[in-house]
Amino acid sequence: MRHKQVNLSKNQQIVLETIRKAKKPLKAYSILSSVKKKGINAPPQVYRALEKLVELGVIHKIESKNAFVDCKNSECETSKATAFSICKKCQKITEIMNSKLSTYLTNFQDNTGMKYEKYNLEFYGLCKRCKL
Amino acid sequence: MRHKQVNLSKNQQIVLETIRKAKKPLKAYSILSSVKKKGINAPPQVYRALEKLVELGVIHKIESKNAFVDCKNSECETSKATAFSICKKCQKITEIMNSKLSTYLTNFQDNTGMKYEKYNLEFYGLCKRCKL
DNA sequence: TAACGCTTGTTATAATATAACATTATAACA
DNA sequence: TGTTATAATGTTATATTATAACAAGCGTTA
Ligand SMILES: [Zn+2]
Ligand SMILES: [Zn+2]
Ligand SMILES: [Zn+2]
Ligand SMILES: [Zn+2]
Repeated sequence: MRHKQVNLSKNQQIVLETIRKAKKPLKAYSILSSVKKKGINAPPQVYRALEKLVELGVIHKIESKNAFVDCKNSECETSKATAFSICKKCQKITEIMNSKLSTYLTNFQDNTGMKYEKYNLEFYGLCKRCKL
Repeated sequence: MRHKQVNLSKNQQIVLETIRKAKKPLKAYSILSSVKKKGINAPPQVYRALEKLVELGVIHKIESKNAFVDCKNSECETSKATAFSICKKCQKITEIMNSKLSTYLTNFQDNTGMKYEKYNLEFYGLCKRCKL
C-alpha cells in the first residue's frame, strides 16, 4: 500500500494529488494557482481541503513554513504525532519515522500536570547533500 | 537573575518589555498596537525587533500560533532547542524546561545523514485547569 | 568633512488565512 | 416521487501576517 485511502471530495482529491506530485512542500497559494485550471478558483476552497486532509492525517502542515506535505508514514492515522527534518539550505523536508522517538514523545510527561495529546517537532539542519 | 541581559536597541527594549508584561503569547500586530504610544508606528519596526530578539534567544516564536513569548529558561542562549506546551482550550503556553528531553532531542540522530542543529517542539493538550 | 556602515523610520504591498453568505449536490425518508 | 435536511462547493470581500524598497539619521573613521 503506497498511500492511505479515504473517501475524499473532489476538491480534496485535487489538492491532495497536487501535493503528492510535488517534490517539495507546497504553500496554499501555490496550490491554488496549480489547481485553477481544474476549477478551483478561490482560497477558501483550497484551505478547506487542506484542513480536512490535515485532519485525516494524509497531509501535514509544516508550521514554520506555512507549507503542506503529504504523509509518507502509514502509521500516521491522524496528524497527532509528527516530526520533520528541514534542510535550511535546500528546504528539503522529510517526515521522520522513528518509533523510538515517537514512543518517547507520545509518552512524554512532566510535572506541569498537563496531558499531552499531540505534538509537532521540527528539526533544522543541513541535509546530506548540502553538508558537503 | 530573572532575565537575560543583552545590549538592546530602544525598539527592541520596548518590544521585549511588552512581551514580558503579557501573560500570554503576543502576536506582532497586537504588539504593534501596544507600542504605538511609545513611538513605534509601523510593522517593520516590530518585526525587526522580534527577529533580533528571537535570534538572541530572549523570546521565542510559537510557530503554530504566530505568536511570541519571552524565554523563561536561563539556559536558552539562542532559540536553538525549544519546547512548548500549548493548552488547546485556554491557549496557555509554557516553555518546557526538561533537561532529559532537551538532551534526548539535541543528540537525536537518525539514518538520513542529516546533522540537526536546531529543533522546535510543540505539544498540545489540556492544562491542569482545563482538564477538569 | 566625506564616505561608510548600521539602525531606524516610512510607505507600500505581498503573502497567508478566514468570515460571511449564496448556490448546488447528496442523502434520508415521508 | 417530492420534501427536507445536511454537507460540500462556490464566491466575494476582508482580516491577518509579513516583507520589499527606499529615505533619513547617526556614529565611526579615513
Ligand atoms: Zn505522517
Ligand atoms: Zn539540503
Ligand atoms: Zn527559551
Ligand atoms: Zn488550559
